[in-house]
Amino acid sequence: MLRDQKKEVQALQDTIYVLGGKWRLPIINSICNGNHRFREIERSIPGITTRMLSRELKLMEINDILRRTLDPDAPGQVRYESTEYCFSFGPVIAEMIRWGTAHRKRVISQRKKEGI
Amino acid sequence: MLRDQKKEVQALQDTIYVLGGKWRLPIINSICNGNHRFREIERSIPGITTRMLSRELKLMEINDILRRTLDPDAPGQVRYESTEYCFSFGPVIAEMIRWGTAHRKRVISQRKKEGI
DNA sequence: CGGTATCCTGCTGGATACTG
DNA sequence: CAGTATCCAGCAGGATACCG
Repeated sequence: MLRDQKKEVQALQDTIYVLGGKWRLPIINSICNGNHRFREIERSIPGITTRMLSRELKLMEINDILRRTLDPDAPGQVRYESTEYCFSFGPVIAEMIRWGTAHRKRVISQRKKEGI
Repeated sequence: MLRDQKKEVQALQDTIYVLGGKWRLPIINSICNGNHRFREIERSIPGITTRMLSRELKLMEINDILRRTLDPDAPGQVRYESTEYCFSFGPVIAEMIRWGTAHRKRVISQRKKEGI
């Protein structure tokens, strides 16, 4: 029993480590939602800078979470694509979106109660 | 469609914000797993310091994620308990544990392939 | 379009010691 | 047991400018 708990904590920490930071998950989500060009991804994520996007994309490419290719149809154009591995985050992301959505509703209705 | 995407990104970022940092999720997980005393929680999370635990507990209490009470059965003893709200993280945590576990297996089997 | 290069700030979190 | 207090480093991440 205690063994399992330690493993759970470690698994959690592993996930936090890999998905760590403000931008990783939003980037994955953006690409999985059909954004493939650099500027396109950038525009889809409010607040991100080119610097952070560039950096994170590079790291995630190294970690086999996504793939950078040159678009054969458009000369000199770059495409970012999710790998199969990337899709394994699907359920995690889905649950986080669900939670965030519910949370926002809760906060808003709380403000109403307090008359703000 | 594009509207939904923005909302998704925002929901994701909200969740990341609330669960942010290295320790929040492991702490929630620990308490939900039956640890209620300060030292108990501390021991269950490898690497955490008293300082970080203390700080995070305080913040999470403010945010209604957990509750601090004095144990009526044991004088001067403190109990940390999860609130109902805290349980809403359940699915998120479960998915993250699942992912982390699978990831670790993957990394290990990859190392074997590479003969490391 | 698809990025780099610099420069800089602040916060996260580690180490350690101490308290009632 | 249940924390506080201090001090400090590193790096995540912001702002801005520039490049082929």
